[in-house]
Amino acid sequence: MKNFVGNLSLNKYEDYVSVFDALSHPVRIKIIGILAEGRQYVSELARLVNVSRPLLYMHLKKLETARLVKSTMEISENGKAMKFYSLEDFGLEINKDTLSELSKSIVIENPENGS
Amino acid sequence: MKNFVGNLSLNKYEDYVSVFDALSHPVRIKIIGILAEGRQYVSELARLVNVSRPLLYMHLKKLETARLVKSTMEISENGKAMKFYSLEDFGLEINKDTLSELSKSIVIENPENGS
DNA sequence: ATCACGTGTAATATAATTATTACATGTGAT
DNA sequence: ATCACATGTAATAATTATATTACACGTGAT
Repeated sequence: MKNFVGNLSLNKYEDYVSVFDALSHPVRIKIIGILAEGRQYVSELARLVNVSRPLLYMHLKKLETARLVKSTMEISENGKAMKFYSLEDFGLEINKDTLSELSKSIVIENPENGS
Repeated sequence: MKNFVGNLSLNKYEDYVSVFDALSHPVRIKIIGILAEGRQYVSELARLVNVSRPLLYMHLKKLETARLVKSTMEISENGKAMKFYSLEDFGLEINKDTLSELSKSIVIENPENGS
């Protein structure tokens, strides 16, 4: 298993696209960097990353879709609901060969194009 | 030199973001797959990928910005100007450590946020 | 001179992403 | 009951990305 994310090997090109998409924004890479030090709950993560919570949710959603992060809800000792995010394990090797292999399953549909 | 593209090692996070961005669309991965078999000129590439030429230019621009492809103009024997695109050499290893390292240089600016 | 086949790009439309604002709910402590 | 601090999300605005259409120009062959 060479390329994987969340203990699943990647095979469909859509999986790769969603990973690349997830990694294509500075805020999301920053989130990964912070979670690499350990899990965090949403409000604290928002402060660390320096974005609003609604915006953070949007970015987390993309990371979760790509399965680069996962979340769990917990109730702290003081009774507050807290949602923790943590990094999934992942490793990708990107080169001519891996992308070439991927592209074989891609078919671009009939755009009625000319020119 | 672990992560590189076009014989240059990647270091700024913006370089990575533009590579991820370039790889986040099926058409662009398809383009890479086709160029992996050998160079192609623009019009033929458009037919192979099955998109219009103006659209192809847009996608090629992103790939070129990320330095995953390069182009050269030539005059064919029959006198026609032809623009050839070919793949740059590149190899990236993406995991918790490489992204974590990257994220250190990312600072998210003052969004005046609350909540 | 018209056609087939290259080149390039400007203007526009459509769609998706990113960001903001304004809410609502619940708990424990003052 | 009000505050501080968690949760969540709907509605909107602003910005980018994607896609289309319509041009223009050049060469060689019919």
